[in-house]
Amino acid sequence: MTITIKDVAKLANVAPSTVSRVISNSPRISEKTKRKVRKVMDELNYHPNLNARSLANRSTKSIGLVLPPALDASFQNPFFAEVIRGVTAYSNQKEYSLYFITGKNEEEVEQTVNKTVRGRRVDGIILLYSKENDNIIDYLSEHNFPFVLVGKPYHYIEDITYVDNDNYAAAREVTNYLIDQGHKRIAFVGGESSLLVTKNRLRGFQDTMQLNGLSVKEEEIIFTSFTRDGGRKAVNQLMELTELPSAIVVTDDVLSLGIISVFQEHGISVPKDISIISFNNAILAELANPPLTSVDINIFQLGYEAAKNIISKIEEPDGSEKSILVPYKLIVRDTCMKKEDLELVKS
Amino acid sequence: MTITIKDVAKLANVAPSTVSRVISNSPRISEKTKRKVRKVMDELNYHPNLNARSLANRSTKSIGLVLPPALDASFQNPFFAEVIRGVTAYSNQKEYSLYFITGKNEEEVEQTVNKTVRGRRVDGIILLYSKENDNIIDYLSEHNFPFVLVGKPYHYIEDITYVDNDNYAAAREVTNYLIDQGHKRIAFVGGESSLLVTKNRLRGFQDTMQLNGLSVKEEEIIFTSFTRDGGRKAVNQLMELTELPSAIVVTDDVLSLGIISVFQEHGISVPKDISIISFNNAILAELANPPLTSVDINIFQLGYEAAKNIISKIEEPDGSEKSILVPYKLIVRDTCMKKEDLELVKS
DNA sequence: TTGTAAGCGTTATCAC
DNA sequence: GTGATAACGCTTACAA
Repeated sequence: MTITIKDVAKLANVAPSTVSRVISNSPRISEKTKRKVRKVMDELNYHPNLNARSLANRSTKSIGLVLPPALDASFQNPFFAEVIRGVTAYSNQKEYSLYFITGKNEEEVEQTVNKTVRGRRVDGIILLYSKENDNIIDYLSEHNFPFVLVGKPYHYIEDITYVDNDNYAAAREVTNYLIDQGHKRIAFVGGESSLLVTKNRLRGFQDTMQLNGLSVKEEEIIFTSFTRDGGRKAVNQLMELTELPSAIVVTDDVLSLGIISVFQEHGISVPKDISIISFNNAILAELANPPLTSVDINIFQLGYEAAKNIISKIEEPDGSEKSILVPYKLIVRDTCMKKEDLELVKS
Repeated sequence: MTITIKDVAKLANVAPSTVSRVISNSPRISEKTKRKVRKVMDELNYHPNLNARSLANRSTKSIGLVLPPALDASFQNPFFAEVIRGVTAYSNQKEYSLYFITGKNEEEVEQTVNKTVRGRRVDGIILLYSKENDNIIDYLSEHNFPFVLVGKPYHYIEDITYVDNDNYAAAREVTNYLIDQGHKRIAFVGGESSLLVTKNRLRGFQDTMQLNGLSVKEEEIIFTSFTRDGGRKAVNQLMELTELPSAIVVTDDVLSLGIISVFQEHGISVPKDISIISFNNAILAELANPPLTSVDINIFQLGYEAAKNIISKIEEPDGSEKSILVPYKLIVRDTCMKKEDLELVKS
């Protein structure tokens, strides 16, 4: 009993094709018939069947959002909620829908991408994370399927459109900031080492330390997961050092939360005993105790630009879209102290 | 140059309909031809067009996930990531895809739901939040479109399938716990008062207080938002009281984070100066400083059951699905103290 | 400016 | 068991 374009056509005394043209607001239809047809559409409470449309059209007006495997702790990172906010802001405006693609592990994510792409459920894909040797990227590239990456690509950086921050520069800035505050022994804690963000921020950190003649021991660089256990692992490793560093660069707010909490458990307080500088400035950063000094990477804009990019890629397949670097900004809150003040408190 | 069922049919020397039957693994096809056809499908690297399928089939094998308006601070609540994990766990297994439905404000969400439902993009809907006077619920009910609600419905509780915790009981348990610890002046901080969770947990709190002959002033019941400003508003209101309560029931971990952090800003420390008992036990609870005593409401299972429910509703429209209450459990961590110990610390 | 008719890639119905 | 063939609901040449 679904009402179709034919019903509308009949009642409006026009051909189905005319109705179709009214739907897509074709300029070749007179205002008069447009009005007439629209009136009937309203009367009949007609709404186009999007599947039929997609089939005839070869366009779905939807885009696939690929998230990390749901079993990863990172899945719950508020980062994703915020990128998605950015994506929807633009895609809703452009009347694109979003398909949610994930799986419990990497393999399942790959399969779901595969099914979605080959089933022609979406016109393009936004990859919400970037890691090394990602089969999905290879797959999409090979099939020449439009996609954009949030984060920097591992390979083929010239051929892949991405939206990212200049994480290398951000890490340099942050490290310099700590050095300016008098810190000399600085540790680094990042998420999985296969993630491109981790890699890039680490490089920025290392280079800056070296440029300033400061050494970093291997044990002072730690990769861990976004859980309390992850925080504990990092803290334990740091406490095994003969002396605690005076500051840490942490690549993610969630990680920072865990570290601060576990430190507290050991009676080590941030920033009195050790300073932390964090990244992302997700909503957590300002809710934390103490509030985090963190690099605001404009997560929302990252998502917004990604959507913009993929949609224009879809709509003008030839207009070569270029990658985008979204600006960042250090937000100083309460987790960093000058080295000298830090000493004072202790004595 | 897409390869279709016809190409497969030709190469396998069978009719298109046979190929179709092989795809859906019809028992009426002999194993022999199945093998033959499958081999050709592999050779040609064939994959069915899901839109065509949906059209012919009148079934999309996808379900819509309705999130709160993206402009709400609640959008970033890790609660949603975790429910979604639960939903995908089941839906992937059943080979259902997920459509992501939201908008910047309520109106846009409604429109998006409308478009998705009438466009037949999904077979059913999961509403991820429950608030009073929700137009979406009315819309879906009127159109007899399959949906399930995560949370308790405001109206028509008999007619709507929902998946929820017994929030009333949980709030009672939690309040009793505080009373057992010797607390007499207990405040309540919740999210928006239009949310059903807030309402139910508040009732449990109030009833328990009353049953124990404890009074609650109007100013000790606060509704606020999931931001630092929200936390600040709550803390300010509490600090205006002639005396600070000795404990607070807070309906959400994110809210608790903010409150603890703002308290700290005023030199008031949790749990030394005031106890907090929280809800949801999202990943944040264990990462917080200090880690939150919180009611684990099994968010994952909430999502899993919702998916199970909607899918069986879709597949057997007559088998009346019943609502489900997911168990909860108080997880004691570090934000609560006995009233007497609390006094000791102070003196 | 509008109508006719042939797709879009499947599935479903009815034969055999 | 398998094959023709008509839907499914829309778009788009091509005609008029």
